[in-house]
This record gives sequence, structure tokens and C-alpha cells, in this order.
Amino acid sequence: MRSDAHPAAKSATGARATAPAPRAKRVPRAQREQQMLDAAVRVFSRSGYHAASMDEIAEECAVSKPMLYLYLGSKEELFAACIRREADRLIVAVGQAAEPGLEAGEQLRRGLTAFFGFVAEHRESWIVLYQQARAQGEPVVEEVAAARRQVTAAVTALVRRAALDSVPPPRPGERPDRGEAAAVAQAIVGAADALAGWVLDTGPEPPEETARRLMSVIWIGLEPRLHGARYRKPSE
Amino acid sequence: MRSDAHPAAKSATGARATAPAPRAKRVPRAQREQQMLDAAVRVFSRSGYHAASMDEIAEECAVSKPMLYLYLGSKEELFAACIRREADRLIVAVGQAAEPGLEAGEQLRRGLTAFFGFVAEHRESWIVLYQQARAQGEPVVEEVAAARRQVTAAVTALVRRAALDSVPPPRPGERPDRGEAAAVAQAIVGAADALAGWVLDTGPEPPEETARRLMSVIWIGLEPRLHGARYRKPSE
Amino acid sequence: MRSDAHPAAKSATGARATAPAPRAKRVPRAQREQQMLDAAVRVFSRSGYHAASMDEIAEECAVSKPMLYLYLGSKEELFAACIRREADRLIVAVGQAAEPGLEAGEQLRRGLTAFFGFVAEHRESWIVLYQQARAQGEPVVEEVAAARRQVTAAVTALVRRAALDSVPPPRPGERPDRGEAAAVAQAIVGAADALAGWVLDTGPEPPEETARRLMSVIWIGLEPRLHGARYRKPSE
Amino acid sequence: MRSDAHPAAKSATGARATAPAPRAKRVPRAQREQQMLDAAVRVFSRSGYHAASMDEIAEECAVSKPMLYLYLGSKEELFAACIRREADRLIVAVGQAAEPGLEAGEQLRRGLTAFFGFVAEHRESWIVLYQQARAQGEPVVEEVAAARRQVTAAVTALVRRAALDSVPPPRPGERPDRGEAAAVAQAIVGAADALAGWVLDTGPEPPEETARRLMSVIWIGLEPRLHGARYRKPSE
DNA sequence: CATGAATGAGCCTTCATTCAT
DNA sequence: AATGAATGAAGGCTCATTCAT
Repeated sequence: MRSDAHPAAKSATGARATAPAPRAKRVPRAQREQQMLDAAVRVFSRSGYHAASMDEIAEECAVSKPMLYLYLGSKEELFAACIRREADRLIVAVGQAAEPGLEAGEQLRRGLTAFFGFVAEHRESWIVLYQQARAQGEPVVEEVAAARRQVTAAVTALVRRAALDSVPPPRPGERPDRGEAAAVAQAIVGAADALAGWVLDTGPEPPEETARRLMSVIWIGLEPRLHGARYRKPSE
Repeated sequence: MRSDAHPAAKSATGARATAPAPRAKRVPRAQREQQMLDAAVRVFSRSGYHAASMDEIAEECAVSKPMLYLYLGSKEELFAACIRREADRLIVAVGQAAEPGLEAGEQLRRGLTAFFGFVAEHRESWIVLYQQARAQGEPVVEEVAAARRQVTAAVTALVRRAALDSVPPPRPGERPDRGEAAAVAQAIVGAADALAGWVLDTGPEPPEETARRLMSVIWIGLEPRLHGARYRKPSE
Repeated sequence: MRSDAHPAAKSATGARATAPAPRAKRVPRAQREQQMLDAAVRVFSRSGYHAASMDEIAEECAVSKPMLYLYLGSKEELFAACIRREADRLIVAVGQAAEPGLEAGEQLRRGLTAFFGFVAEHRESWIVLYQQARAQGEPVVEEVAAARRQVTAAVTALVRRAALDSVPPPRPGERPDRGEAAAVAQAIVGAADALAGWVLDTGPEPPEETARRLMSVIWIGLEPRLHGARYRKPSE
Repeated sequence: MRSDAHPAAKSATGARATAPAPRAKRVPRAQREQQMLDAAVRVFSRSGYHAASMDEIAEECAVSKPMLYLYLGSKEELFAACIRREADRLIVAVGQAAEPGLEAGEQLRRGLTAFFGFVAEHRESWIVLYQQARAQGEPVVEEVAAARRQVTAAVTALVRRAALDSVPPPRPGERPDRGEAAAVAQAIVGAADALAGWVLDTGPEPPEETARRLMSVIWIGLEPRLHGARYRKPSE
């Protein structure tokens, strides 16, 4: 019988009589690790955490599974490493956009623009971060929640700076994340998320345009409050 | 062949000393199906789609696995049935809140209040819908995306009605879901989502309060536009 | 949610407000049993013993599974009952064809004709008997082997009568089924089997024609045909 | 997530008191595949396709199930691989027996002898091929049918060569497998099958003897034997 | 006579993980 | 640095069979 019935061994390189088939060139560890993370992000974004298999990832980066385990430890650690790397990249990208001296509104706009730009360019990273990571069990979710908190905290600071007296500081004894500013920041980040997904679904547009769309909603709403505008039910 | 193939619980009819396995009582199909869906929602929200096992779900509703399969077909179909039922419930709850005659802003506020109320009351349903369902493969994602579209479309209509001239109607030939109103609706729904999660994380508050928080951001932002306000970069 | 998601209940009869939906008319036991056997033969011939499910069979004869078990006992017994009934029919059909007074060759020819006629008319019965039954475990195989032995014994008798001295009687002390006559009978039955399957595969032809084909081989032999010998019914 | 997900044999490295599970030694793939096929043929011939379990087969070749699946794909593919290998062996064995130059009758006799020899030596292979394989669903049946066709075609050619004018060539427009030669070949193969089974059942005898028995029937015919004709090898 | 509801048991399959080379 | 060979454990699904009505 033909013994290649089930080609588990993908002898990518052709028949090489003399040399022992150097399937993967010797590559220094740091670089290999990045290749592995690249492959993992690709696969995780494509299939989701659970549906992705280590075999698939190993094949995607043309490395044997023992190497994966040697360098990254376990599937869960691998996923966490992906999350961390991509979250860091996102935070750096957004952080670089903000120039400290600027007016708060402009700073927010630039941050949003950077965010939408990042999502457009790193589609897979964002999918892993925002679609897949949320459905996980505790350890991984905490990782991504931490990244999200970092972003949200920055926005919260902006909001508070922008809207001074209109958004009251947390009352003494109140959990800091329960104040109005925190809520506003949550809403802004959530809206940005949704718009990022929307752009991915409906086709690309310049990040500035998406940022403008969002600013139109949230900023024009915030500024009048500086002048004392408040929302009330009609009955009040 | 072995004639003792199925030597099931023969002693079950014997002395009833310590309640020898409480065989599920006869329950009509329609009712059992609901129990199964209840249990499934609970388990899926707790563990996520992949990590949840049919054994776990069967145990949760005190029924054997074959019944699950007989009534609901497969794990994926079961999940889809959960999604459908919960999405329908959510849509009904939000839909009932809107009284057609009302001013658009008030209608939006009521809808949001109903939404936050639903999430507070059906915590698990919402977790399944918004955390777990997004990370799935095509068939399930489409189901939940359809529900989300339904909600978003309602909001889009409201937005368009509310903000008449400030939000231009889609230009002829433009895909309807690419217009500014659609973007605004996406942002609102995303913000509501995020706030719902935030409330779940940080502890309960009256739905009216959460709705007010969100209206403060998005509505006070929309109204000034009726008077011609527009967002511009400072440089413009 | 629609509770008919998985229509296990096939309410064959339409909505019947008053009467309690008489899904299966009261039918006396003997008749029901025949219907069940009919259905079982159909399903077994279609799917094979193992692949066939009791659900399938129950549905095929529009009866609930408990009835099947009440009347026929178990899957294995049901299969055995099928085998027995069909084998009996076959033996009767072939037996009726032989008129005792005739010359052995003619008797063989008539038996073969009857056999090919039976297979053509009871396609499914034959498939169950000769394709499915052989692959079973002990108890069932014995049933069909017994039937086959019955047929083979008759042929052996014919052969011995026909070929008196040419086929020596079993030597004393020799197992009776080891003699030349037994071997010849086995060959004939095997050849008939194969031809029956061949006709089923390649399309029908008159049973007399198939019988003639076989008689040409076993009665005349191949070598004499080289010299012009032909098989003809005695009347020709 | 539980980090003890795979707490496999940790104590395996400990004291080796009583041979703590003989982990299968490293064996190259090609060899392992053959071992697996050997085991599978044994098990399939013993229990039949459906009744055989992959656990049983894995145990029979002292390998874990995952290896079975890695190398052979699935139960069905494994069965098909068995069929293919054994059929090839049979065809080779029979093919080698025929020396082209010989007279047709002698060639047939040698082929039959080889066939009965093969069956005697590879009892299990033959059981799988001829008892089990016929009761399967389409994909597998086609595999074995193809092998059978190959054998039958060879016999058909012999028959046609042997019996020149006595067996008319297919009439124009007639499907080639419907001619008399094809029918004769079917009968011969069927008879050989039956005799092989008979020998297996009743106890061994030299393959030459069984071949002689069959040649007596098909080559000489029954009627001529009434008048004293006997089959002899040409050399006798 | 007749059936909807229910289940224990087992099978095929796959996955994360590791050892020996 | 790198990998082919190997496995324990578990998960989804189905089946023959039986109560309770």
C-alpha cells in the first residue's frame, strides 16, 4: 500500500539525498518567537481560541510543536502572549498620537484617529483582542481587561480634564470607577469599538473620517455641558 | 451477541433506601425544551461556547444527553436556539418600551432604560449574547448579528427622525448602512453595550440612571446640531 | 421560540380536534408482525444490519418502537425473523419447482430457474440473505447458514442422483459434507449466487436465460463446448 | 483555566516496579502502518466492520488510538486501506500463477490453485474481503467491487480465449459485461468463492485438490462425467 | 392496542502535551 | 536548535432498550 496515505509529514522540501532536510533554518530565539506570535494571532483571529489547534499554529509558522511549547509554554500562555503583545502595540500607537499640550478635545480626536488607524492596519490583532478574548475564561480575560482598563483610564482622564465641573469628581468613599467620568469613558470606548467593527464590516474609510463621525456624537454633546446644559426627562 | 447488552437499572425498582437516582419525571416536550434552553444559557454564559460541554448542560437541567440531542439537535443548534430565544426576548422588551407617538429623544431614552433593565434582570442572557456569541464561527455569529442588526436598525430610524437635517439621508447609490445615521446608531449601540457591561462589573444601579448617563453623552450632543452646530478640528 | 424546532413527533394525520389522532389503526397482531418484517427487510437491505436503526424501522412501518419490541423482541431477533421468513420463502419457491419424477438435469434447471425468478422478484429479501447476513456475528450467521445448508443439501442430493458413479459416495468414516458431491453442490450454489448478483447489477433478464447460462457451465462443461456442445432443455 | 489540564503520567519516571505500562517503542511510520493494518484485518475479520471498535484495533496493535487516526485517518479509511492491501495481495498472488504461454484450461487451473492457496494462508484477509466487505455502504463496497472486477475480468479473458467460438463475443451494441463470457466468469468466481468458504469451514485440504474439484465441474461438466470423463492436469 | 418520554453505554474523533532522538 | 512518534483524556453524538401513560 502506499504509505503516504495520510500525509502527516509535510516534507515541504523536496527529496534531498545528502542533507538531512533542513526543514526550518536555524533562527535565533527572539525572532522565532515573533514568528510564532504572528502565526498565532493569524490563526486565533481566524478560528477563535478554542477552535484553533496547536497543530494549526505550528503549521502556520512552519515549526514543530515541541518548539512552540519550548518557547511559549502552553496554549493558554501563547494566547496571553498574543494578547499582551497586541494590546501593547495598540496602547503605544494610541499613546503616541496624543500630544500633551493640546486641548482635550483635539487630543481625544487624535487618539480616536490613531485607534481607527490601528484597527484598519492590524485587523487580525484587533479581532483577537475584541472578539475572541472576551469569550474566554478568567485568566485570559483578565489580561485583556487590564489592557482595556489602561485605555479607558486614559480616556477617563481626558474626559475629566475636558469637562471640569460638568462631570463631578468621584465623591469621597465612592469607588473611583463608578463616577460619571468613568461612565462617559466607557461609553466612548464602547462606541469606538463598535465603530471599528462597523468599518471592518462595511469597508474601509479614512480613520480621520471615522473619528469625525464619533466626535460628532460625543463631543458636540460634551461641550454644551460646559455651559450648564443638562439632560432631563421631559416630565422634569 | 451478548444478550446482556443493556442491563440498565434493574435494582431501581427495589427498596428505595436513598433515592437511587432521581429519574427525570415525565414532562411534556415544550416545557422540557424551555428547561433545556434555560440550563444551556446558564452554562454557556458561565463557560463560553467551546468550554461548555453537553454533559454539563445535561446535568444542569437534570436530563440525559440523548434528550438534549433529540429535542435540540446538536450543540451548535442548541446554542443557536439560545441566541434566538434571548435575542427575541431582548427585542420584545426594548420594543415594548417605545411608544410611537413620543418625541424621538424620549423614545430613545425609554428604549435604553428598557435595555439596561433587561440586562440587569437577564444577566446571563446578555452575557451569552454579547460576550460569547461574537467569538463563534459563521453560523452562530450570523444569528446574533441579525438580532443586533434589528436593534441597530430601530436606533438608526430614531436617529434619523430625531436629527432631521443634521444627519443627511443616504445619498442616492450609497449603501444605506454606510450613512452617518448608521454610524451614529452603531456608536450608540456600542456605547450602550459597554455601559451594560460596566454596570454588571461595578455593581447595580437603576436602569434609569444608566440611561441618563448615556443620554447625557449622546443626546445633548445631538440636539445642538439641530441648531447648526458642527464639530471641526481647531485648525479648520 | 418555535417548539417544533426538531420534529421528533411526526404527526402524520392532520389536526384532528375531536378524536385523539389514531396514528395507527388497530391491526391484529399477526398482520402487524408481517408489516414489521416487511419494513425491516426493506431497511436492512438498504442499510445493512448494524447501520439500520430501530428508529428507522419503526418509522418505516409507522409503528412506535415499543410495539416493535413487544412483538419481535430485540433487534437481533427481528433480524433473525427476517432471515427465517425470507429463507423459508426462497426454499418453498425453489422446492415447488422440482417435480420428483424428472431427470436430474432438468430438475436442476428448474430449480435454478425458480431461484433466479425469486431473486428478481424479491430483490430485497435476497440482498438481506446473501449480502448482509454473512457479515454478522454468530447467532445470526447460524440462522442463514442453516437455510443455506438446506438448499445445498437438496442440490447435493440431485448431484449424487445425477452423477451416480461419476461422483463417488462418501467413503465410510468420511464426514458427509466433505465428499465430492458436497463440493460440487457448493460450487453450484456459489455460482448461482454470483449470477444472481450479476443480474441484479447489470439489469434484468428472463430467469430461464440465466439458468441456461449456468447449466451451460456446470452441466456441459467448458471443454466440450469447444467442440460444439450446447445446453438445451430436454424438450428442445 | 485549570493548569492541571494534562497531568499525565507524572509518576512514570519514578521507580519502575512492575513495568508501568509498556509505552510503544519508537517505530518508523511505514512499519507502524503495516502493523496497524495487520491488526485491523485481524479484528475486522473477527467482528465485522461495525462491531469492531477502534479501541479494539488500537489495543490489538498495542498503539494508542490517536496514532491510528494520525496514520490512517478514520475507521472507514482504515477499512478501505485493509481492503486495498489485501485485494492487491490476492491479485498479485493469482496473477503470478498464470504463465502466459500455457493452454487456457491449465492457466485457469493454476489461477484457481493459487487462489485457494491464498485463502488458506490468509484466512483473515479473505474473510474481510468476501464476508465483511460486501455488507458495507457505498464507499467501501466500491473498493472491493473494483478488486473483484479486476479478478473477474482476468477470468473473462481466459474464458473467451479458451472457448473461442463456443462463447460468442458480445454482439455489437451490447454492454460488454452482459455477454456470455462475462456470465461464465461470474459463475466461476462465485463457485470458487463458495468452495473457499467450504474449505475454511470443513477443514483444510491441498489447494490443488480444491482446484481439481472445481475444474471437474466447470471444465468437464457434469453430464460428460456420467460417461466416465475425468479432469486431469495436462501432465497426467 | 399503542406511544411519548427517557436513559446507560459506548463509539468515533480530536486535542494539548511530552518523550526520545 | 529541532522534530517525528506517541498518548491520556475528554467531547459530541447515536443507539438499543424500557417506563409510565
